[in-house]
Amino acid sequence: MVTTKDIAKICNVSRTTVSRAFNDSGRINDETKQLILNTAKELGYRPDILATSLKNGRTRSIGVVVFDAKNPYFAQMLNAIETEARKRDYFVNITLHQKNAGLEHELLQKLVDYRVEGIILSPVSKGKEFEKFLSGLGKPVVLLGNRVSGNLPYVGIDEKKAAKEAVESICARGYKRIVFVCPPLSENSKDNNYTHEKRKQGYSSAVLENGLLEEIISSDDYAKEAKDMVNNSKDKIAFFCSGDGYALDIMKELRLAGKKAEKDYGIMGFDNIQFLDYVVPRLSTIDNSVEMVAEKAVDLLFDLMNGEKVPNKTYVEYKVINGDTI
Amino acid sequence: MVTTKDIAKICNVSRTTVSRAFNDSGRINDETKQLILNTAKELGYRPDILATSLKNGRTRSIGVVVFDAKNPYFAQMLNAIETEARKRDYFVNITLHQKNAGLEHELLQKLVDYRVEGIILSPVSKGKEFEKFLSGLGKPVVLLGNRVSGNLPYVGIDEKKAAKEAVESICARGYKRIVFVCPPLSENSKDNNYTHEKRKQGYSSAVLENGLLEEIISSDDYAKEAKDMVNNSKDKIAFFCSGDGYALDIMKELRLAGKKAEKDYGIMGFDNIQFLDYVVPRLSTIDNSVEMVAEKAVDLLFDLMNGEKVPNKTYVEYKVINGDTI
DNA sequence: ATGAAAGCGCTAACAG
DNA sequence: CTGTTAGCGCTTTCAT
Repeated sequence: MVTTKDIAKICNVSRTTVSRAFNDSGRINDETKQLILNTAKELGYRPDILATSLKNGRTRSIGVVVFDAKNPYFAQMLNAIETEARKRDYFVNITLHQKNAGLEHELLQKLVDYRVEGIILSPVSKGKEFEKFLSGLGKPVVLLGNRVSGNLPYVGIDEKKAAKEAVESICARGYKRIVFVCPPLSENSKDNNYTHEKRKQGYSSAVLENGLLEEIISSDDYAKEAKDMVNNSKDKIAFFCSGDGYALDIMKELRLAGKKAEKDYGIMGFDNIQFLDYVVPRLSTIDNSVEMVAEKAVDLLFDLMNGEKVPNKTYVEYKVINGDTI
Repeated sequence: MVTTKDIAKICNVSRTTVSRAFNDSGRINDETKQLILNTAKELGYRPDILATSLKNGRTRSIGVVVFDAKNPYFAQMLNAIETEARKRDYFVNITLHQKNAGLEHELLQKLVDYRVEGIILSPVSKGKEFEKFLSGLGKPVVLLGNRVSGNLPYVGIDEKKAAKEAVESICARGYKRIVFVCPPLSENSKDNNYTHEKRKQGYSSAVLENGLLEEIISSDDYAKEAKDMVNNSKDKIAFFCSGDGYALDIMKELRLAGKKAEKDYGIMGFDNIQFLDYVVPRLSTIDNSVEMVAEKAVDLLFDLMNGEKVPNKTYVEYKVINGDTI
């Protein structure tokens, strides 16, 4: 391995001077600088990042903790985060907590051990204690998806407003029964379900204002339940799903039962995952532009890393997409 | 930050002894060890990974370089790799080369700079020179998807055999025209298309043996081309696609044109991405179990990192999946 | 069983 | 403009 020492010897200078040639700090003769740079290149010198980091505390890497990468929503997110970080010449340490609070805790701790300079987190935990833990990490943290508290910067869309708007657009089509599908809300756990709760609030607010009944499916067997509902209802039902995946599952179940979206029932998703491009009929949904969220999150994280203040809540735009299923 | 120095002072021992308490090396009095461990815990001591790594060269991290994470195939792969690495208490540095050979080169170099202990790579480059570059990195490397040369360990399925088997199963259904759809092969670039070339070989071999004509669509406008073919053919056509995404695109186009899979044309994909679970009708495809590939790749990488020999080529099982589209 | 000293590769303070 | 010295936090001989 080529070190500054080798270069120093060859160029007949001290290691300090070599160091100076690479960092712009300190005045240095242009000729010696060129000499050093050239010989470094010849020798194929690569600075030792570990040593540098140990010295100055900067690793040029950020950490990411999300649910999992199979979920297309998070896959897109990881893609965008990596791309953005790359632009800044930063590396990304990606870890997956698999919805496991203990693992989440451990991973965050580990990322700090690895001296990432900042963390992007889509949390599964919540509450005061977790907030304290996050603050205690001593690293900039930006939250995605679920909020933890009003104090920690969060990037997302205005879930409640979006949901409300979506449900209103369903009402406008004359549906008399609008069912909210949201399995995560069934789990009697301590998970952080901020996102889904907000969506539910938006849904509730809209149905109530329109004089409709609140109907919620939160069972894991939502597809079958939805089918039964359709089969037993006189009125045409619209399903408003707290995620495109749920909508796709229901559509599949109902298609197999000979029911056609839009004709026999209405359905709307949430998130607008890329896969929808492949699906016919076009699923109505809400574009929760994950790329924009990720970009913004990286932006904010770097602002924080640079010691700047950022707002606690940053909303990016969403868009109700009128497909062919409502 | 709590260091060994602090603990040493409190326990009235030297830093060496503290070090010994954590590593099993060296004999140490059990009482002092317990004392040290306890005070360390109390103080919330966390070893400095950077310093440790600088000293002993091990970072407990591996690097991954793949095309992108939006592609569900790679997303699943990343998920599996992270999960496997986690089991071994290793971190994963994920980077995306976006099919850009220059970026691929740079990323590999960078990962080495970061002292990852091994690399999993789905290459876009190929050829002797690239092989030399990879060997020159001085790190264990395991290749996924595309091979680079016979010398570097590779994990995948027997693409050619799988493709041949699939095409034969299509023949068995009586199709007289079987069209291979493979846009990557059109690109007149220097990309590494090992996978797709192997699939084509399998296809060619099967159609020739069955006395059929070789027909290949490699245009980027494959969906439209496929539609035109169906509209103008007397015989029922089967499309054998070198990737599920292509198949889904074609199915969408044809559905919009009022054509039904299996009734008006046959179609088969490749890879069996998770998303297919949502799609009706069930797409026939080949299960290229990405989880198994990823698991095996991590296995082999760790073997290499432990100085063991591994085979240059490791095939995992695949399975032709008979859906409802052939 | 424990400690002193050296060093991983780099940079920053202080001199000159 | 350049060199000397010291130190980041840890481990590893080599003594004792």
